[in-house]
Amino acid sequence: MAKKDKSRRTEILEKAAHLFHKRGYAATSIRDIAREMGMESASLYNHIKSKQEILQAFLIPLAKQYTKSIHEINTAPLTSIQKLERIIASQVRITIENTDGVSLIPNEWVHLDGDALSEFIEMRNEYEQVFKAIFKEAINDGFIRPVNIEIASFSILSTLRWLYSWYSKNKNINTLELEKELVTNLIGGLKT
Amino acid sequence: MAKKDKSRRTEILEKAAHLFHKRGYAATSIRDIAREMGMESASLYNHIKSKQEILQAFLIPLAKQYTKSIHEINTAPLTSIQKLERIIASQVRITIENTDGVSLIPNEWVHLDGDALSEFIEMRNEYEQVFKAIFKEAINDGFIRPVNIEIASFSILSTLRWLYSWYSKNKNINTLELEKELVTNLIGGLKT
DNA sequence: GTCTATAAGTCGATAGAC
DNA sequence: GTCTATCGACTTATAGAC
Repeated sequence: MAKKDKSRRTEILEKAAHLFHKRGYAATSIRDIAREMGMESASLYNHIKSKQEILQAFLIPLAKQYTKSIHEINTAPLTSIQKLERIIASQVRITIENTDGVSLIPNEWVHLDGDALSEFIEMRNEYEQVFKAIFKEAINDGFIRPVNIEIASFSILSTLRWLYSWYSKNKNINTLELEKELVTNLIGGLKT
Repeated sequence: MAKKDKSRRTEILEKAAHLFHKRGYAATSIRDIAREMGMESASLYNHIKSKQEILQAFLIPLAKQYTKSIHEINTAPLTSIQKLERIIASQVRITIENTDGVSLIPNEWVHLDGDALSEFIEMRNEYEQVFKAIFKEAINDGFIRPVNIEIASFSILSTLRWLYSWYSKNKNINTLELEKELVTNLIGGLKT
């Protein structure tokens, strides 16, 4: 019973994320999600609390996953340049595993309400701060040329942020090749 | 009279684009735009035809500007690598000149109606096609290493697509430095 | 757990007074 | 060119029958 409802809920969440991905959170109605499920909108509320809850169900766990991942990599016994490579690989994997969910990160977070909004922003800022710190370390260690840290970080994170969009249209690529190619393109050119 | 109305209309368009940038087209109401103008929503319709018209007033001219720019660069007497550098510089300039307008390109185009939607998609596809062709040329000419064209193009265009977001928070940067730094980061590492 | 019905509010856009 | 008033459609969410 609980098991069956859980998978039904998951089905709703997945269909909702897909619609949010295609048209955005604000332009997707509860009725749109219900139609996709083949039920009336009122029936959805037996599985979810609100439309807002769906958005939070994706963005908060994902933000935690990114934060946890970058901290694990940062505290591992790796060189700074190895850390950067691992971070890129990690982001590629999270994007491939949950493309629709990740698609909500760049823009739809603005529609989070209350505590979820501030929680998300805090985790996002922390992630970028750690990333930039590692990047700075890689410059100090002599792995990377002394480029503008703000611009270079933004540039790398932009590609990773947009990966969901590219991957949606190129799903048949080999994950390892994609990881390798991105590491080379994003970091290779910055090496000393 | 026509002159005064034109500047009033421009003011509305600019405020609308700014709101669309912050919250998205769907989540921004005509009443929100009116409030920003200090007038009632009904009064807006003396200056604009519809909410949709505002979106089109930004996206269609911008798409034309990008398309025109890449064609001018492509037909100029330049090497393929010089063309890529010029394209990056051109995108930086368009983004800085019209940050709110450019912010609508990555996601809000999905809310275009009818002919404007197909027009936009066609121009966008054309732009990417020309970009990739120049990129391929640069590989064939021996300027750039034989990387995966799809991934490398996507990576460069992602950074340029997200520039509006970064620039919104870092407006005090020197334009020329930004252009130079991005050319180095995005292309420097791909050179043979 | 799904349905019908509906509450209560917001949406884009128009009519018509001034 | 701005206002008040309003239309009709749509929004999220709930109540209660089955």
